[in-house]
Amino acid sequence: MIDLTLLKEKPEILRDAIKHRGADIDLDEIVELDKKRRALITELQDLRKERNAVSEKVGTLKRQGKETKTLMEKARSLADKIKDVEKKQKNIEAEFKERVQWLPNIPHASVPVGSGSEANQYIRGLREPPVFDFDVLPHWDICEALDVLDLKRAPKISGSRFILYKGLGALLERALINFFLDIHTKKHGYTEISPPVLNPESCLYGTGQFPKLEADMYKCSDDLYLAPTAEVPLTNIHREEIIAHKNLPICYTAYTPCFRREAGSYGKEVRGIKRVHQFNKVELVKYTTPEDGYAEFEKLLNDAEEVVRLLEFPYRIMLLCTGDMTFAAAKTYDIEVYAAGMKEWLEVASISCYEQYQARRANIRYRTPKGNTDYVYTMNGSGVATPRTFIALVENYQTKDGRIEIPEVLRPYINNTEYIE
RNA sequence: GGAGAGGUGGCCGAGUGGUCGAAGGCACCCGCUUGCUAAGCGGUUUCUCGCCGAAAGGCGGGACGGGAGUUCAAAUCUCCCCCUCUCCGCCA
Repeated sequence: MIDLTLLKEKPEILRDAIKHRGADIDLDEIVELDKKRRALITELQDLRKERNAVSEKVGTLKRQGKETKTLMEKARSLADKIKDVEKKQKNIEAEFKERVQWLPNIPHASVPVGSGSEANQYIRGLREPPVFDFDVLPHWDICEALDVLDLKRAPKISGSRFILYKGLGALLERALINFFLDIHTKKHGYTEISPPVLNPESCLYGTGQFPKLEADMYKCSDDLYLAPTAEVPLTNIHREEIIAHKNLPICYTAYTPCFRREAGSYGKEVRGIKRVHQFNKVELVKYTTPEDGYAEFEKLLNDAEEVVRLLEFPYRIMLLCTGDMTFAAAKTYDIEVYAAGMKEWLEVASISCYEQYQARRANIRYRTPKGNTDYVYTMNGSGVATPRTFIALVENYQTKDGRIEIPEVLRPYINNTEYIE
C-alpha cells in the first residue's frame, strides 16, 4: 500500500511510478474517488456530531422527567440520514480500496528505469560465464545417470513439474538446506522459524501477492492458500503489531516448501527442475526502521550472497529495473548463478526491499524514540532456493568422467561424501 | 468434532444502556521528597480517521475480539463469525 496522502498531495510521484513500471492504471480516477470519499467522511462526522449532541440532551431531559418526544424524533431522522451517508461512504470506500490496492510501490531513486531485463544493471560478480575444458552436460542427464533424480516417476505422482530427489540426491538437497540455515542462524544471527505454510488471503494481501498474483496460488479448502514463499508467513508474524524500537531489526530465517502454479509458463522451460510447482527454499526476512532500512537491505544481500560464494558458484548480482520488479518492491537485487550445462544464468535469489509498502498493508508499526508510531521497513531475500542451487551444483561441479564433486563446505552435511558417482 | 467458560488500554482487572476512552492496580516516563540492597507524594502515558495549519499544534469523528442488528443513545441487549481456556471424543 502506498502512502495515501500522496493521492492528495503529490499525485505526480505516483504517476511517475506507474509509468516507469508499465502499469495500466488510471490514477485520475483514483484521485477522484479519494476526494469523494474524504467529502463523505467529513459529512458523516458532522452528522454524527449533531446526533450525539441531541442524544445527550435527551438523556439529560429524561433524567429530569421532561418531555423528549420532539428531540427523539429529530435524533431519529438524523440517525436515518447517518445510515444513508454511511452506506454511500462504505460503497465508495470499498471501491477506493479495490482500486488503490493495485497501485504499485514507488521505485527507489537508485533503480534504473526500464521495461525489461535488458535494462537491469550489473552490480558485481562474474561478467562472463566460466569455460570448461570438456563437454558439460545439463543436470537432467547427469542426475538420471547417477540416479539422484527420478524425472520420469515424479509426474506419475503429482504431474509435470514436480521433483523427486532420490538417494544421495535427496541427501544433497537436505545438506544444502541445513548448510544455508546454519550460515544464517550461526553466522548472520537470524532467528530460525518453522512457520505454517497454509495462509489465509489476509496474509497474502499483506505481503502483496494478492490480488495481483492470485492465479499463481494453490488454494485449499477453508480459504487457505499454500504459501508461494516463506516471505508470506514470516512477514505476517508481526501483523497488526507495534514493535518496540529496541527490538528492531528483527531477522528471521525459515526453511519451507514453496508452492506456485505459475500457470502459462509451460513450453520452453520444461526440461529438468528449473521451474517447478513445489520447491524448497530457505528465506530471509527483516523488519527494520526506515532510517536503517537500506543499510540492512545491503546486509541482507550480502547474507544471501555469502552462501553462493561459499559454494564457489559462478555468480553475478543484478539490480532489477523498474519494469522487472514485482509491484510491491521498491528495489530488488537478483543473484544469478551460471548453470554450465543449461548454459544460462539462473536466478537463485531475489532480494527485495518493500520500504513501508507491505507494512502499510499488514499494519506493522514500531514505536519511534520520540514515542510516535510509524511503519517499519520490511525486506526479504532467498537464502536460497534449492532446485536451482541443486542444478548449479550438479552442472558446475560435474567432472569429465561423469561424477559430481561435493564442495568442501557441504561435505560435513553429507557424511563427508566427496563425490556422487 | 461435542459441552462449558471467556475475549476490555503495555499488562492485570472493574464496569447498572446515557455523564465511560473507560474505576482500581501494576508497569512506564517526568517532577518533588527522603537518603541508602529502596520507599513515599504528585503528575503524565491508547490507537485511528477527517478538517485547518509550512510546522508546532488546534478542532472534531471513530475504536472495549471481528461483523451485522435493536435503540434518540451500546463495552453493556440480540444474531453470526473468529480466537483462547477447561472437560470429553478422535488422532500422527
